Amino acid sequence: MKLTTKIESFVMHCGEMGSRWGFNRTVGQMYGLLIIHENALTAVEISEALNISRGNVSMGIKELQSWRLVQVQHKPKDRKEYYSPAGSIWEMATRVFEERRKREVDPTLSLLRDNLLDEPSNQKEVYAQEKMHEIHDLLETGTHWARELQSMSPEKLKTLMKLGSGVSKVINFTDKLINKS
Amino acid sequence: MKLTTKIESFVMHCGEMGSRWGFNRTVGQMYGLLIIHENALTAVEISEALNISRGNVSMGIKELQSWRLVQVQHKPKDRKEYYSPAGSIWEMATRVFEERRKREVDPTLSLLRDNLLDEPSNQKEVYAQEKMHEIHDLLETGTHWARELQSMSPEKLKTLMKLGSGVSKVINFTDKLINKS
DNA sequence: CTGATGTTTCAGTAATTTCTGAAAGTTTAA
DNA sequence: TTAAACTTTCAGAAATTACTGAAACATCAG
Repeated sequence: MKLTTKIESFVMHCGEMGSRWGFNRTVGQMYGLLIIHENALTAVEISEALNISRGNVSMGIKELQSWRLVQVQHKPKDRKEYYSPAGSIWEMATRVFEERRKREVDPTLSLLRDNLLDEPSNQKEVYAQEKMHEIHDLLETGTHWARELQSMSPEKLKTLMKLGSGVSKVINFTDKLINKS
Repeated sequence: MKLTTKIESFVMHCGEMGSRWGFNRTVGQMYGLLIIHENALTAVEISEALNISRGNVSMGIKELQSWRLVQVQHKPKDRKEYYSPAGSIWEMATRVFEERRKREVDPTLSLLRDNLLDEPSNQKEVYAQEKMHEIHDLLETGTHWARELQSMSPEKLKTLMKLGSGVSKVINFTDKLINKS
């Protein structure tokens, strides 16, 4: 499992970005490796390519599975597990997005909803609740939009973008049409 | 600087989510506190409210400033600095989004661009470059869209959402209109 | 200038997160 | 049922990240 310079630079970059993307360095590297490699890899191959322990690979795979980002395959006459990325690049992006929403936004929305149910008990809380309300609405709007965009195919998105008019123009236009009728 | 239960739960939640949102626990708490508090706060007030050292507040403020999320004010006859959130909730969300893009996406785009300039030197690299190309295009499309959405006011977004038709329907509709003409 | 009142920096420490490797667990073929 | 081939788990070690508090720095009023 010797990696060429270019491939290695990609894999290492995924590692460095890993923590920013929601997982840790090795998990990032593992994911990068699986994406960039045409064939599915065994745990041992991964551990050798990245110089990490076998146990760490196992934990990393578990983590990637919790993000629904890897698949396990089996080959006939072979008891080893072969790992490969789950779905197309687009699907992967969608999943990272969704999972991050679950981890980063949903808990906040739920806390805000709870807090907004109570009556404010003093002046400070009135202000606080106003702010919480604003944040709540913003997050709801955001997740709604995200879901809409994700439900579109990447081809459609690209086509639309290439039409030359920005999304906002498109929407302004439609807005006017709808309001007129 | 005694916090009511409800406000405290919000602030602590911001702390717990902090690391997921791109900063660390105390920075998250500090930001939550500034948002939820009507008046600007001094460094000492923050350190007392959150039970953290004065030095930590200073570093946290610096971090929040690097995200363009806090402002400093001065009051007449007072040499202390008063901190408050910069801009509306919408603007803050926009900034978090932008800054995260800078930290999470831009470096990757730049690496991919560099790698794509070179000719692949073997079969494996041909495959690797295909994948990198896909990722590159996806990220470009995504950032483009994000920018478009951010350029719209939240009121406009809300209005549109409440029209009842989903974004994708709106876009499909416009798409047809444009293609017809 | 000087001291009072503030802010920033940073070395050392504390807390947290990640990683290893050995032991335990699982599956399969014979 | 056994043993070979593989995976998972997890306690402790290593690495990383965050925090403190004291010293250095900055600004201003008198």
